[in-house]
Amino acid sequence: MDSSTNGVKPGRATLATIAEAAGVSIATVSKVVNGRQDVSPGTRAMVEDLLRQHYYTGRGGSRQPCVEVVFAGPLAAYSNEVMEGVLQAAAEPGVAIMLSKGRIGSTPTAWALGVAKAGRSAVISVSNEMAEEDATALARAGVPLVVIDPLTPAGADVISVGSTNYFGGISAAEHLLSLGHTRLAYLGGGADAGCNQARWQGFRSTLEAAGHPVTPDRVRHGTFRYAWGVAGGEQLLALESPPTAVFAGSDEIALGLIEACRRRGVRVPEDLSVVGFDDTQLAEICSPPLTVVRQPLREMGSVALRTALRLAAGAAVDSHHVELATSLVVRASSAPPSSSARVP
Amino acid sequence: MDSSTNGVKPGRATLATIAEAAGVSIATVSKVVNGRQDVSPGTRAMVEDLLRQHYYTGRGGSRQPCVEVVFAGPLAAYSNEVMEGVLQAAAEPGVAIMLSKGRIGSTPTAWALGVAKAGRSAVISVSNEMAEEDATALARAGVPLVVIDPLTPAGADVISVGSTNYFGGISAAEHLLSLGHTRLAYLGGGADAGCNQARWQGFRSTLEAAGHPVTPDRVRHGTFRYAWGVAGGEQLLALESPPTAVFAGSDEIALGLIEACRRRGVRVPEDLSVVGFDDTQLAEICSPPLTVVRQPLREMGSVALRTALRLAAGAAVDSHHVELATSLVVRASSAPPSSSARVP
DNA sequence: CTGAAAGCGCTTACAG
DNA sequence: CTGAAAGCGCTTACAG
Repeated sequence: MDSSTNGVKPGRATLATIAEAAGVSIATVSKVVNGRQDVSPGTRAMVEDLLRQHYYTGRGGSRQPCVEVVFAGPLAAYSNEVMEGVLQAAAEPGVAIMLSKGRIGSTPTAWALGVAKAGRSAVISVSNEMAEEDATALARAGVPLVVIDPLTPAGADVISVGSTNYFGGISAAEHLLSLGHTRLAYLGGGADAGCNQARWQGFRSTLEAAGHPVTPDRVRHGTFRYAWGVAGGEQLLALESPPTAVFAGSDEIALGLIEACRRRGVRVPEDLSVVGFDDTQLAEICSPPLTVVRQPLREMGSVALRTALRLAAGAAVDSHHVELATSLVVRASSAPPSSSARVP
Repeated sequence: MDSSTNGVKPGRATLATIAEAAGVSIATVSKVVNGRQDVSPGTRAMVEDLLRQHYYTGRGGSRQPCVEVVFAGPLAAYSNEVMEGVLQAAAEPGVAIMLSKGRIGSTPTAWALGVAKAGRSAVISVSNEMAEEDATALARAGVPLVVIDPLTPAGADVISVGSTNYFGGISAAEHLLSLGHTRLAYLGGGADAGCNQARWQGFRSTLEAAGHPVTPDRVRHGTFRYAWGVAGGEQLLALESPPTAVFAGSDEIALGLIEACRRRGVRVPEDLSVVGFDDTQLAEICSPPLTVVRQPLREMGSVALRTALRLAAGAAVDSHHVELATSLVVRASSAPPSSSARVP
């Protein structure tokens, strides 16, 4: 059954179209559209369904389509990469991109209805803790949602775009092993974040298989931010037997770790190798430039936008979770362990 | 004469309102609104004027107000600070923020008319080379424009927001002089950029007055980007008598310079002090953290948004160029010159 | 809770 | 190039 063409007539739907399909008067449909109270719940639900099925847009017809991109946290190097991808994919079809910080101080339902009323074709939520209720409210308001790099493993009915985090962890481990490191550590992001867990498990399993397991004191989870990189980095460097190489859960964490090293006089990469994750602008710009597991953030943004537009057009989506490939980018922050470290 | 209330009736203007004021039929006004060709140029001009004076918005009335923020270049740490300020100021009045890369591949007029037709209340252009024609086209389309950190000195009829660049240059010079440096250099951004010139002149004049003028070989202008920081930095470090301290025209340039130092084994701040300009996230996050002249980018974004909304509401603006204060933030990239450098 | 009917804002084919 | 007139999509006060 193809629900996308299920009894929908060609041409823009008007109130009359919906009224006929619903077997009610135009006046009643108008009331539903305007959220008036004097409509029975049953009638309202049926009419709302039909409005959606017929892509009812109101007199204005379709204004310029607009997709809202929601960043819950502060804008950072990470968000820039994603936005560049989104903007690039939006340019050709002429879609407007709205930036927001998401629902703040209103109920999920009110927010979602506002988004729908403002005419957003879809919402892209980036790497944040969009609550279950918000996603549900959007769905009820008929606004498609695509999540980039979801913190929680993709729920059954949430469309998401991510990258091969587990494989990324493996490639970080293989790189550091190949340089000759045996005392390795993981300085991770949010303990609950699905992507963080995947990175860690990939890293861990590879090192275990190689006979150099990560000891419990050399694993720390915190947040994906710089401040945690400094704090967690200091903890790792203060260990009795500190690591000779650290895999960080994000570029920001890696930079914090490098700052912790500077404060202690630990040289990167001579005394400590550091591998980051993301490959944002930070990785190229910092000193030394960061060896990283690259996540194709721009492409993820582009894919998210194209997926959002397909959903907005009522098309079915093949896959509920698209996963793009990570790759290792070797720069100057990783090197073989110094001889003193290699020969304990 | 108060043109903002000049004969404008209260309540939303309709085609009938305009038709009456213009002394033409409703049909003619409708044609003008829809850009039809069968209207004489004189009638069209008069009706367009009246539409603007009456804030004609069409049936939909005023949708959610939306301001378009244009970044011509790549999104970077700089743009994030500005955007945070814009978003913050937009949250309370409930204004939507659209992000774009500006006019690409269309004529200024077509672009400006598209912006107007899409219902943008105003445009904020950030630190880019928005051509004279684009600004003029926007004005003709009746869309207010605010420029942040304009590259060219504020034109008579462009509203802009900036910071005290000249004073920033002075404070960088004073800071480095007070540390005991006498061999100083300027690694600047775009030679033509007004803000770059102001930074340089403030720096230069202070050093001249102190009896430690910047020699011509220690002044380089390029771009505001990282890549130039590396290239220009290498030129400065290769001088026969290299500087002991460098004032960089942006944070990105400063980071490039630090990378150039790393490649040559020059230590920051032991062998070379570096002062950046902007105080983006990069300055806090890099290693060593950057001493910078802080530009209040968030506040500049907020001020730009509020100004844009005032213009969109038809209010007059007190000042055509608002200038916010810079301040020195001392971190770890500046220190007294090493003894070998101090005693030549 | 529903809809017939009046009426608003707008568009457009067509006569002049 | 202009406008009278027909008509569309929508809303709403009101009768049932």
